[in-house]
Amino acid sequence: MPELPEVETTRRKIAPALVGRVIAGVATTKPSYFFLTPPGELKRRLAGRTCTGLQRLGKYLLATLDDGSRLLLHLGMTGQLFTEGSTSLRLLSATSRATLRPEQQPEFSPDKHTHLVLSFADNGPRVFFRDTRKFGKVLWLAPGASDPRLQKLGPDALGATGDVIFAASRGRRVAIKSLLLDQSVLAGAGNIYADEALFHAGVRPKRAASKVTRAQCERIAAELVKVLKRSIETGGSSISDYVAPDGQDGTFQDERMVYARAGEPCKVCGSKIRRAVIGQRSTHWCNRCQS
DNA sequence: ACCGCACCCTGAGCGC
DNA sequence: TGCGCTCAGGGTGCGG
Repeated sequence: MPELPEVETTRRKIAPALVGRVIAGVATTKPSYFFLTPPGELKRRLAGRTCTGLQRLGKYLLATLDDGSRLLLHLGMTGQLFTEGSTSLRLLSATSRATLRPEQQPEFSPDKHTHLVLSFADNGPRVFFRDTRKFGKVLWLAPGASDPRLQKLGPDALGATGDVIFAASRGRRVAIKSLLLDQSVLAGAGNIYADEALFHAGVRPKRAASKVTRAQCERIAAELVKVLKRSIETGGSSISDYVAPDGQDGTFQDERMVYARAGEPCKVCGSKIRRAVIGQRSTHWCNRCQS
């Protein structure tokens, strides 16, 4: 599931295929929840434009266009943004995979889950935005326009500090885990990295935010930054659907200490990793290493 | 202001 | 070519 490291990896790898190229054609699936800007309007707005830059804001990608407008993208849970020519089994359904021989790596062609296809005036590789569950988002912003989604984002999680977490957690009864998922507190952390950061900081995810000490807030911030940076170095986590724009898998999933390891031994102390639902999110921790 | 929860969506996995 | 159920979760919105 794309969180900050996966979105940042996507940004770095897709930027060369986007920035400086003239958009010639825009193909979409039918109108849906996915398109905050209706497909018809999106096509009119994007045709003929040149992308001049691509930045990341929390888990959002924001493309700037040559007329001053901007295109906001969110990968949701299963979003995949990639270039034509990439091959990855993650781009295929399990049933398609099952019919393949191990050595086969068929080139991707747009399917029913490919909601946005950008083609370019140079006739080079197209850019695809695929999203099975359609929790992703596409929104066109007029020049000078912003959006509440962006305005309420807190500071980027890569710059997390103990001060920010401490200040936000005072008087809050919610679990510290839930606070870390709140994008208005810190933008970019999601379920995997919240669990991992809390493990490294030695703080149980269920602990009420208001009861987390300043020293613990400092540790959580430091560990969150560390784990996010390390994940970016490894190309992010490819646990279910995530794949980089060039078809490569990230490898951070191999370095997970707790996430999706319920019942397995803690890599530090050997006791069983616990699992519980907190704030409607699956949460993982070690009872001995975290208190 | 805060908090818990339903909902958006689809495919995988599982029990029977 | 089985069917029905549960789960995965980022973000939004609503009721208490």
